[in-house]
Amino acid sequence: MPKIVDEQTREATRRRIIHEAAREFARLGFDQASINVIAEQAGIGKGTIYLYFENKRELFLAMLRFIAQSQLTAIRSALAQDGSLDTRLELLFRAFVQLAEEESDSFNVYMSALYGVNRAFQAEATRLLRDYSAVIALVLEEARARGEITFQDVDATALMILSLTESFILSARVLGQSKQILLLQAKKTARFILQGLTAEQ
Amino acid sequence: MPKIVDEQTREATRRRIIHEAAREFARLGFDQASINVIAEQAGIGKGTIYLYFENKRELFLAMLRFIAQSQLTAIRSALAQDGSLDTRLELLFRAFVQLAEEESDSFNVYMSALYGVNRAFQAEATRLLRDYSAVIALVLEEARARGEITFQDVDATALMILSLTESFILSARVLGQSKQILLLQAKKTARFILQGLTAEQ
Amino acid sequence: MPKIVDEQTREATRRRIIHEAAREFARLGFDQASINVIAEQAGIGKGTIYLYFENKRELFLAMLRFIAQSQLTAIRSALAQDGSLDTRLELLFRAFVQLAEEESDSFNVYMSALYGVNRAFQAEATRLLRDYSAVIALVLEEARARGEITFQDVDATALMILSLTESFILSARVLGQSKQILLLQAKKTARFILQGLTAEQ
Amino acid sequence: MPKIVDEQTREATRRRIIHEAAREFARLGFDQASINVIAEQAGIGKGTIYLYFENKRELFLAMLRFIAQSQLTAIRSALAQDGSLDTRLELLFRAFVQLAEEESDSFNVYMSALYGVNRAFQAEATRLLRDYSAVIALVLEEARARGEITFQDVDATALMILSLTESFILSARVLGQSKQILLLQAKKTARFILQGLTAEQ
DNA sequence: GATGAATGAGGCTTCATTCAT
DNA sequence: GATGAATGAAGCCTCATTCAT
Repeated sequence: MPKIVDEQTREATRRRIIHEAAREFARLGFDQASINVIAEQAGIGKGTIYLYFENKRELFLAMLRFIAQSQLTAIRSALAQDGSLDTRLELLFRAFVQLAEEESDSFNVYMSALYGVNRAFQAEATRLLRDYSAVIALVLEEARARGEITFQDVDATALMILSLTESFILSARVLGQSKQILLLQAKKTARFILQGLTAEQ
Repeated sequence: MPKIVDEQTREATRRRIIHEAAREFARLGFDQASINVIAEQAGIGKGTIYLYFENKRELFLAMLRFIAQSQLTAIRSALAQDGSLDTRLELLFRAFVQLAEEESDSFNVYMSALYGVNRAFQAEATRLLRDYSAVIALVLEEARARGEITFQDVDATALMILSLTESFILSARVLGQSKQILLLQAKKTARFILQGLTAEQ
Repeated sequence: MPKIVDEQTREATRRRIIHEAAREFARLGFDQASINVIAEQAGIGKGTIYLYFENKRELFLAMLRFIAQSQLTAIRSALAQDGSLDTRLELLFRAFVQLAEEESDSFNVYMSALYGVNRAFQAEATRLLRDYSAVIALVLEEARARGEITFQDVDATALMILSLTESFILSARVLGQSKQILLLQAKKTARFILQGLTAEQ
Repeated sequence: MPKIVDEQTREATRRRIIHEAAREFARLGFDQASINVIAEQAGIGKGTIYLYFENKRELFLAMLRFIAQSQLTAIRSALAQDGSLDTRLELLFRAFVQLAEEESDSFNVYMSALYGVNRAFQAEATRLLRDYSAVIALVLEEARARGEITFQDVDATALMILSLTESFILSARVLGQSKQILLLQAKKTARFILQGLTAEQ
């Protein structure tokens, strides 16, 4: 029964492919990225990729989902501890800065799928975006329950916070700001958002 | 003066190519877009494009610059009239909503170049982003001169405002909100930003 | 208007491709034959073939139809002159021997499409087979009108004659008989068929 | 005697592979047929096939030989009993109709190898064809010994009879005739061939 | 200047075959 | 012996680019 041999090995290879795929897709985009190169980087044969993923598109989507899961986990754990909305928004911001820095490939490729023109992946990216948004919505609901804040549409507000947070980081990148500088702005940013939300009422 | 007539014809053809390129690139992205289709839509021969642009990449960049110029013009004219910073931020927001709606192809393709993964285009898009940012910086400087507001880094602040404005529109799209709904939020958004800025100090 | 330039050149190229395709398909069969090699043999670029034929399959079918037309023409002209059924069957046989010899690639590939297992082409080959059969049916009808022969189902009889004629030639090939020997058997074969038909009544 | 048991098991597996190979090759032809599918259908691992056959080509040839043996056996037993040449030709025809119906996979794949385009298999198929032919030659010799018929080249005549018989069946297939209809024509066909042979003298 | 037929590099994908377990 | 995961050669096809007309 050689099949059962390596459930772990299989999963490890899958991870390695996804990891290299993220690098390559982040570097070149979906179309320019080469399955061949991904295989080489992952240290496996060209054909082996097709034992793990149906085709290039499915590999990309699997990678996208993997990225989203891993980022979601990071975000959830950042928001796990209790605290005021202000504090938690700051933690959220820090978590994103961390992701953008440490998993910059993943961050890039995800942003690209979301804001890029390739409609094929926008649908999936949007679906994942809502997962992110849901985590923030939860935090908002708790803050509302505690009377910290009021708002009309929790989903819309959550999405806006997410969008703003990403927006901060993206523009910081354009400015060439380092992670350190960005982290220093965490508190200010949280307050910015909070103030903004209050102003909306 | 047949030279001028030819010059005009040439410029007209150039515009037509760029216009169709924007449509095609917005629809399919850089790689999936086809030179062939662009030529057909522009009503010219495939080879003719290469009399106007060195290659696909240069066509894309030329298109990007054209879009940026045209959007800049729209933004400048929106901010032309005097007024409080609050009012002008509202106008800025309205101008972007307008662009995103009426020139959605251009807006898409520009966002994609900016947040997309293709570094080659990111560099150029970033350069253009700074042009946008400069317009906003000017407005900010005027407001500071009038004592309406204070801030440390005018460029960073301008970039942030730009980034936030785009961010609002992008997230509205994800939510599927119409232009009408977005325009209704113009005033609130302006106040959001202004409050946020104040909080930052 | 460079498009109109060469309607003839285009047709010539098309012919050359089909000719080389027949050689290659006859040599290796549909799957083993390489578009690349066909292009090389035809002295054109790999991609050029796709300007003339949608894909490999369509090239094969076009070739099949071309072969059928050309063979049909040969057969029709062989049966053009009047004469007794006996004479005309002999002429038919000679025409097939000629085809099998001079256009052996075409003959091979057609037989292969007809009797091979590749269902994809059997349908088309069968359709063409009926065209052949129709020519023979015409000859039979004329013979019947002249009272030379009687039979029940003209189509079935025609098909049988065709099938037998091909069968003779195929088995002669297996025996390694030359064209000369085969031609010597023309008269005997015609009589064989005629006797056989009579026996059927 | 565990050796014999193993030998039997081995032979049984070999048979099963050949059987499924025939199904698959008959369905899709040599190139389109998949070793993978054959292994699955045979209920063994993909690699196991290579313990029984050197490669795909050898499997095909082995299958061809197996089919030929099994068809030869059927034909021999059909011609086993004494009788007039007329009767025996009828029996031969019936045997072939039976084979074409009951072992249509085998029949198809054999015809395809014989008339198909792949020279590699044609050589082997021709060799087998001569085995068939030899059985018929034996019948002819007996008939000649009894003074029923005369002919010059017994091998050529035998091959022709075989070829014609197959030809009848193949054209009946094209016409879409059922086995029943074909069997009804057995007597007529035998007479057709006999008459034809007589005419040849 | 304009054209589009021709080109061929490049890429995804398949699948017979190998070999470590 | 049996297995099937891994391999990589091979092939179809696309499409940006060239260039003769």
